[in-house]
Amino acid sequence: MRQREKDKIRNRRLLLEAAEKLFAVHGFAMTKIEEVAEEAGFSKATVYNYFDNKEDLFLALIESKFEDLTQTSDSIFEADAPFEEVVERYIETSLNVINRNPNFYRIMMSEFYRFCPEFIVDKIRPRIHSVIVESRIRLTRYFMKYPSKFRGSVSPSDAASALSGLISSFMGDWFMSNEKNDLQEKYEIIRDLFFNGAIKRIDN
Amino acid sequence: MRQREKDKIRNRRLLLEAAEKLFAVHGFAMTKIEEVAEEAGFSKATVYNYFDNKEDLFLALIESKFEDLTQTSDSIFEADAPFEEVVERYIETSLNVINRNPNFYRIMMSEFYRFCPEFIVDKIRPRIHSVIVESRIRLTRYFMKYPSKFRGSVSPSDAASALSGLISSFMGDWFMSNEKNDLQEKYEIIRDLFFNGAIKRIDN
Amino acid sequence: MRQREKDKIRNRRLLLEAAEKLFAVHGFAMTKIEEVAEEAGFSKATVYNYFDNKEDLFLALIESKFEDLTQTSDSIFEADAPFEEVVERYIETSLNVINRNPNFYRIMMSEFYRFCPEFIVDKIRPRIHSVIVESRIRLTRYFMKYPSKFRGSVSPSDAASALSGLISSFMGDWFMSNEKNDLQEKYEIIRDLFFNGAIKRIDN
Amino acid sequence: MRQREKDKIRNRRLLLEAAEKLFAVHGFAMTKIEEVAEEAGFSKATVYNYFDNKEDLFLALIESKFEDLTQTSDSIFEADAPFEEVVERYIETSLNVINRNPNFYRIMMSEFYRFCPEFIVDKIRPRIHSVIVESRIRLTRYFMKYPSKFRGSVSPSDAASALSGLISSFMGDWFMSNEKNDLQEKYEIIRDLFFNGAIKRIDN
DNA sequence: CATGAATGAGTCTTCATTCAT
DNA sequence: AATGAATGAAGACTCATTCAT
Repeated sequence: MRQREKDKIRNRRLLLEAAEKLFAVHGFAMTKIEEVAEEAGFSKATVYNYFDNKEDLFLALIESKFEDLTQTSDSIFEADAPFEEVVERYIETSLNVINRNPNFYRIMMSEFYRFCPEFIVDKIRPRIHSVIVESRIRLTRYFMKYPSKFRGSVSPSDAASALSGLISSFMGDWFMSNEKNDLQEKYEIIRDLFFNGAIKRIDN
Repeated sequence: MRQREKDKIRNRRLLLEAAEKLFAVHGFAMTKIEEVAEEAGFSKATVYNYFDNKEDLFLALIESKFEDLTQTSDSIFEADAPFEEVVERYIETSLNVINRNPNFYRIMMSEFYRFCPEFIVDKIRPRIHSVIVESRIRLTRYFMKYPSKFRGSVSPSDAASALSGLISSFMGDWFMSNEKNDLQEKYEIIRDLFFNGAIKRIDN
Repeated sequence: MRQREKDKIRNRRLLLEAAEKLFAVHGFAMTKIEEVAEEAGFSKATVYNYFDNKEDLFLALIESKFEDLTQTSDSIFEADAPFEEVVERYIETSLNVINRNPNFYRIMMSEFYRFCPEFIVDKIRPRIHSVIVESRIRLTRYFMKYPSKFRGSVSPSDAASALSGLISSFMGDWFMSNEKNDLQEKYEIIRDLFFNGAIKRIDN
Repeated sequence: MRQREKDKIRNRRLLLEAAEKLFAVHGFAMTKIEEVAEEAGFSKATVYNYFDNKEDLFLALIESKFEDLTQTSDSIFEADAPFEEVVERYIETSLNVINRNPNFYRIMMSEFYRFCPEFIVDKIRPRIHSVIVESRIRLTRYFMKYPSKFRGSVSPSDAASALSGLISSFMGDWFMSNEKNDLQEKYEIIRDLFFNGAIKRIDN
């Protein structure tokens, strides 16, 4: 009885892992349920014992990833840590999360800017906003508490854009290199670029 | 006879425009040839008078865009302009190109990080490398000529990553806002962030 | 042990009842084993502990109904009752049986005139002939014993057709009305129509 | 151009004929689109150039039959023909129509008393009511104009039931005999039974 | 005995592509 | 050159049935 329960959870996880891998590689439209089943070691029909349909599988995957990811990021903006430390932790954590979930981020990159399939727009976009975008919002909000930290022309929201832009830029490079090396090697340079920009100041 | 020739070119352009629009919205896999034909005012079969197949249509589209885009960017890195001006021109031009070709960039964002369909990996990736990535390389190479401009920890390649990361971050924000406002409004903040970082310096 | 036996019989009956209901509503092809199981309060697999397969379930249902139905009708044509009374009893009994087994008759109506699924043709048709049709034959045979009762142009077989046609016509009407009112209300009119036809005779 | 049009109409008809045949034999649920296509000499996909889906094919078939059938029956109840003649014409026409469309009537018999598939209940039932049932209603209405014609206990609606019951009873017998002999042979006996009943009257 | 879970064998439907006009 | 129509090949999804617990 207990065993049954455990198997079911394990199989579900296997299927989600297979799905993550294949959706990342092929995208939603070109991923075949049968491939996912095979990858997980099951037959096509079995997938339908765990998920209503392809869409449901995709949603379940996103959902399960979100659960993982949000858990991680909640604690970053804790109250009384020094500003610099929080930013550093944000970068570090972000890189770490990406490092451990490249497939998920590939999926996000691919499906996020489209308007199709519709269900992604209808059901996933809101979730993404509530997680990825909201993470940006939390960052922005955090920045708003420290206006004096920023150079005059830089609004908190621009700063948040810049920071996550730097991160995702290095993520993109990393993807293009087929995930060679550790993404976290880029931690210092991102921090540095964010804080000081690229240019050597004379007074430095 | 001359007219025939002209018609053919015009129809081809109509089809490519339709394709661009639809690929941007639906992605490669979920765009139907018939939709493209309809959007362009033709029948499905006509598409095959202009392109061998769906893949060929996609490749032709990318190709045609590349021609447009590279023309624009070739002149940026001209020899004796001052460093700052070149960077400014790079940002400006990049934003301008994106501003005028959002659909193309949506396509790039969606299909670029995937490994599928295979032909994209096989045929487009190299092209993309030769254009988008190469543009990054040209930027990097340009930066390499001015090592003294950068802060010690920032390699030219990191700087190039940072700059294009900043740009594409604001592009992403712009896409998410459904292309409200002009992307070019972000020119100054990007320049500023790139040059000086986000943080107010004490000695400033 | 005795209890086991009883349970088994009870469960079988529950399943057959569920099957009757659902076959009547959905037909053989569109009735799902799982639905039947659920309706009876069991799991899908349990059905297979009682019946070899869907076909077997259907056959068992028909068989069980036949047992019920033939028991009832055997005594009608008893030897020395007056002709009119026998006919009246036939109508009455028929209506009564239909009234109590509408689902079964719905099933018959639906599957009887088809040639598919094959097993119905192969296995059920003969059974049906041996019961429903045979009931007609018994009626015909009974009528043959009283040739003088019928108007000259009416053969016993036509008369049997007519009588069962009248009955099934009112049954059809009753089905269409979703079984409102008692079918037995139609007893007198059927008898009357059968005996005298619809038309008022001048000498009447 | 004209030829195209003609072909299309012919092919559509071929498909409908194939569908009629197969739906009659196998019922809606067990008829495969591929079989229909084959029977008509086309490939599976071609069916979908003519009909949206299986349901649409079925509806189109019913619709097309209805058009045929209602044309036939409209003229029966013309104003000033003598009552008996109208009834005779009704029987004759009914038998004739059935004789020429046994498959259609097999389909009706099979799908009519079910509650499934849902679309039949939702879309076809109303149509059937408006045609088959309405034909009954027209008969009933006609009978209502001649109340004096009927024996006292026989309401016009009962008479209509009786008449169509007699007809469909002989139709059922005919189906069971695999359509041996002409159904129209039964014309006289039906008329006779309807008018006079089965029983020899003493005063006759 | 009851059942949760797995699956083979379908069936509908879609769509890129071809071909004849 | 443009297109209406046909189709092969593919893929989502279903369901009767089996099997291990």
